[in-house]
Amino acid sequence: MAKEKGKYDSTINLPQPVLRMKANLPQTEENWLEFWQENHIYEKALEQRKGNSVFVLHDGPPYANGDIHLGTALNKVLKDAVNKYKLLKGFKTPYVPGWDTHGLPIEQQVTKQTKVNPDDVAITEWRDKCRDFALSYIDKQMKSFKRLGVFGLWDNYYATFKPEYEGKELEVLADLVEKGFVVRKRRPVYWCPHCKTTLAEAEIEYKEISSPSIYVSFPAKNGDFKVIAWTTTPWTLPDNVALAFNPEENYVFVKVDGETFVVAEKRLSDVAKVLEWKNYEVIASKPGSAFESERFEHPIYGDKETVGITADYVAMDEGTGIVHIAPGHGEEDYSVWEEKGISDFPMMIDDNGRFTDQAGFLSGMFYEDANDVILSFLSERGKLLHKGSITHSYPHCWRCHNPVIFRALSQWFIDVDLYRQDALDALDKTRWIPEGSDVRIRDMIKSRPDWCLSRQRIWGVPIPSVRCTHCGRSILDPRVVRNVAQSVRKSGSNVWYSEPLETFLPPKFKCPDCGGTDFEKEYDILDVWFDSGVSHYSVLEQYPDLKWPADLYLEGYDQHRGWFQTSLLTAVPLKGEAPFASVLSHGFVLDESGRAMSKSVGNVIDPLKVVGETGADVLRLALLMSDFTADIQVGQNILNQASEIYKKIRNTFRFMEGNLFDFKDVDAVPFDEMKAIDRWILARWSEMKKRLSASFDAYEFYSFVSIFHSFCVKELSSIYLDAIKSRLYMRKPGHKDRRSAQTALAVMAKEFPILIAPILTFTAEEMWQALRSHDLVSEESVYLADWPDFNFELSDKENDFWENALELREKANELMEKLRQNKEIGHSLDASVTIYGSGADFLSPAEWSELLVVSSADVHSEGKEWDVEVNKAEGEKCARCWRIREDVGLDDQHPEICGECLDDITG
RNA sequence: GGGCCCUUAGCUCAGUAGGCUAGAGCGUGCCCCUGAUAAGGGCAAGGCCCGAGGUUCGAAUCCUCGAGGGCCCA
Repeated sequence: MAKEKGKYDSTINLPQPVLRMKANLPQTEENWLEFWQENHIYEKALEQRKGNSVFVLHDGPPYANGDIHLGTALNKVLKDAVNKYKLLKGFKTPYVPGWDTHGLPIEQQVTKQTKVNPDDVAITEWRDKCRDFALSYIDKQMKSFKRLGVFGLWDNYYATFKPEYEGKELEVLADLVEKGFVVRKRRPVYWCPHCKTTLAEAEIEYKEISSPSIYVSFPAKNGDFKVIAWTTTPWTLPDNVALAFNPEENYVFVKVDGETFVVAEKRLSDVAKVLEWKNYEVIASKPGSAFESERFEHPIYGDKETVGITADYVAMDEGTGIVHIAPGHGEEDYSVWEEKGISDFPMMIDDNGRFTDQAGFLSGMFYEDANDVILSFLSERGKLLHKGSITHSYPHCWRCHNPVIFRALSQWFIDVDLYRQDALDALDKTRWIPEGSDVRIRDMIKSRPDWCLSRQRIWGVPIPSVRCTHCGRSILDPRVVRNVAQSVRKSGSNVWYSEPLETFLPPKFKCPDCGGTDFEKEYDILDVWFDSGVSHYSVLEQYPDLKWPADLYLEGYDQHRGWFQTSLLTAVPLKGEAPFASVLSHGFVLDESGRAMSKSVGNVIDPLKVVGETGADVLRLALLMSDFTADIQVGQNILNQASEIYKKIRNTFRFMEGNLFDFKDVDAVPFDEMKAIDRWILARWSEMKKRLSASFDAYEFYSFVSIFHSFCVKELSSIYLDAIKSRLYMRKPGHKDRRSAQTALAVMAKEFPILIAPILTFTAEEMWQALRSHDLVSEESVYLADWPDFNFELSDKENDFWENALELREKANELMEKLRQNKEIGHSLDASVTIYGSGADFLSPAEWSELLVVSSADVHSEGKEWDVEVNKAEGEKCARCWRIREDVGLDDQHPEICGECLDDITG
C-alpha cells in the first residue's frame, strides 16, 4: 500500500541522489569500460602526471595458454590496486602488461587442437601456429583483465615472442657469453630412443614395469672387503663412476663364508634375508663418511675404478644403503657428482639407445638387451650376489609409450657459481613484503645448481650456437649471437630457421679448436624461464617511460623459485644488482574450507562468472579484503559478505551525494563557523584518511577495506548521518546550519570516490560522475583527480568532549532499548534525555537532541559525573519534524507543527 | 621425506615492547522505523585465541614438539 504523502512533505529537503541504489554492476561496469576507453582516461591520467616521479610495477607475465583463474585475477587486481593508489597519489604509473608465450605447453596444445605434429610441417610453420595460439590467449586474457577493471597500456603490451623482446634477449645472452657466464656441460635429460628426442617432464607418463633387481659387489682396491650396491638398471653399470654412502649412517662389515661385505647397518637384516646369509657376523662398523674417497674395482671395466662418495639422500628403506652412481643416467647421480666438482663422466649410450664404441664388448647393443649380457658378465666374475625382479613405476614416452632413459647430453648452462654470493648480496637491498619473505628465494639461490639454458624444443628463442662439422665442437660466439639478435629484432626469431647460417657468421669465422671453417646451425632453444627472466631488460630498458630497476615486483610466492629468481639471476651478472627495489609476494586462492581449487575436486570458482553475476567490484573487494600474505579463501559466503560491504559503502555515499543536490561550493560554511558535530566528523574523516594512507603504503589492502567500511558503518551511517538528517531535511535550504552539514558532506563526498578507487574501481567512477552532475567536481574522471591531502584537526578540548559524548551516546542507546522493549517508546524520537557532565554544555540542548536523535534534551554541566537519563518525551508530536514538542500548535494556520518547524516554513 | 609459510567468534580482520572480564565490522537472533526504503537505527547472543608441553608472578603473544592446510622441492 502506497503511503499517503505527509502534509508537509513539500517543505522538507529530502535527498535527491543521482546514484542509483541498485548497482547492477555486471551491466554498468561495461559502460564505464567504454567510457574509459573512448575518453582515453588512463592515457590522460599518465599524461597529467608527466614530470612527476615514476612508479614502475613490472608485470610478471602469465603464460598465454588458458583462461584466467581466480589466482590470476587476484594477482592482477592487487597490481591494479597498487598502481591506482600510486597514480592517485601523484605518481606516473605506466603499467605494461606482459605475457609469457614460448615453451612446451603451448606446443602440446597446438598439437591437440590442430592434430598436427611438429615433425609434420616446416619448423617456421609450426612456430607460426604456436604464435597464433599464444596470440589468441593473449587476446582472451587481456579482455578478462580489462573486465576486472585493470588499467594498463594494453595496446603496447609485451610478449616474449615479440621481435624486439627476443632481440634484446639474445643481446643479453651475447653479453653473458662474452663475460664468460655461459658454459657447455653435459647433463642427463629424458630421452626416448624410439622417437630419438628429449622429453620434458610434462611429456612423461609413468607406467608400471618389471625390472631386474640386482645386488652387485664392489671389491675394495685397498682392503679385503666388498661393498654391496643395489640397482634396477644394470645397463647403467658401464657408466658407473662412484658409490654413494649416506654420511649420517653407520655401515657394518659382515663376515660371511670367509668373505667380508659392507652394507648399511639399518639394511643388514633385510639384505641378509635376500642374500640368504645363514651364518654371518658383524666384525666392524664405520660411519658412511669413512668411505669417502675409498677406491673400488669398476663393475665392468678392469682398467677403470670407482670411488666412494657421500650423499645425504641415500635412503635406508630399501636396497643396501649404498647407491651406484652413473651421472650420465640420473638426475641425482649427476648432481652429487657435480657437487664433487667433477664435470667429466662417461655416457656410452647413443641417440638410438645403443652402446657406443667406447663400451667395448657391449658396443652396438640396445640398452635393454645389454641387461642380460651384463648380468652374465657379473655372474661369471662372482659379482652378482642376487638377481630378482621388481615392479615399479617407470617413465615412458607420451607419444610412443615406450620406456625412456636418462641420458646426458651437452647443454648450455649459466654458471651460477660465478656470482652466487653477489646475487645473495643484491637481495639485501630489496624491500620484501611481507617482511622476511626473502628467506625462500635465498634458500633457492643458495641451493640451486647451475642454470641449464638449453631446451630441445622448437617454440622458443633459438640459442644461436653453431657446430663445427670437422671436430664437432659447439660454439656460442658473441658475434654470431649479436648478428642473430640484430636480425631477430627486425624479423623475429624465425630467421634462425629460415636464413642461411652464413648470414650470421662474422667474416673469416673459424673453429677455435680445429680451425675448421664449415659449420652447421644447432637448434636448441632457450629455457622459457630465461625468456621471462630477462623481461627487466627487454621491457624496463626498452619502453620509453619505464626505468631500471623496477619499484615493485608483485607475484604469488611460488615465484620465489620462478620469476623473482630468474630475474635476479639474469640481472646480477651484468648489472651487479637486483632488478627490483621491492618485492611483494602473495598467497594462493583456496576454496572456502581452505583447500586448493582443482577441477577434479570441483571447487573451482571462475572469476568471469562472478563478474557476470555480481560484478568485478564485488570480486575485487572479496579478493582485497583478505590478508594476501597468507592464502586467501573465496567462496559463496565470502562473496556474499563482499557484496554486503559493497552495498553499505555504496549507500553511504549515495546518502551523502543525495543530500548535496542543492549545494554548491559557494554555499560552504567556514570550518570555524560549522556546527560542532560537523567539525567532529571532518576530524574523524581526516584521521581515517591518514590510517588509509598508512595501510596502503604498507600494502595492507585488507586493513584499508576494514578501516573504510567500518568508518561507513559506525562514524557515518550510525552516528553522523543519522544525526544530521533532521537538520538536512527540516531547515530551510539556505539555512546556515543546513549548509554547515552540507559543507562537511561535500568535503567527504568529493574525497570518498578517490579513496575507494583502488578497490571499487568502477563504482568510484560512477560516484565521481554523480558528483560531477551536481557540479561538485570538475575532473572528467576520478582517475584525473588527486589523493586528498586536506586535513582537519580538533582542539584537545573538543576531542575530550567527544570522547565523553560518544560514550554517553552508547549508554543512552542502551537505556532507550530498555524503554523500547517495554513498549514505552518506538523510535528514539519518542524519547527525551537529561545529560549530566562537566563540560556537557559544549553542545546546546538542540545539538544533544540531534546527536542522540531524541526529541529534546536537558543539559546539566555543573561539575557532575557524566551520565544520561532517558524518558518518554512529553508533549505533542510535530507533524512535520516528528519530534515530540511542547510548542506544537503555536500557529493557528499550522496547528500540527512545532515552533522550529514554523520558522522553517515561513518567512 | 625436506625447506618456507599460515591457523584469534559462522565469515573478514584488530590485538601495540608478554599484563584489565580477548576487540571491530559482517552475518545471525530479537526489536524499532517507514522522509537513505530491495534502505536506515537499536540491543543481544557468539571465542579450549589449532593441540600438547615449557619459560614466566602472568602467554593469543616467547620456546619446543605435534595436528591441519598452502607453496616449492625431493
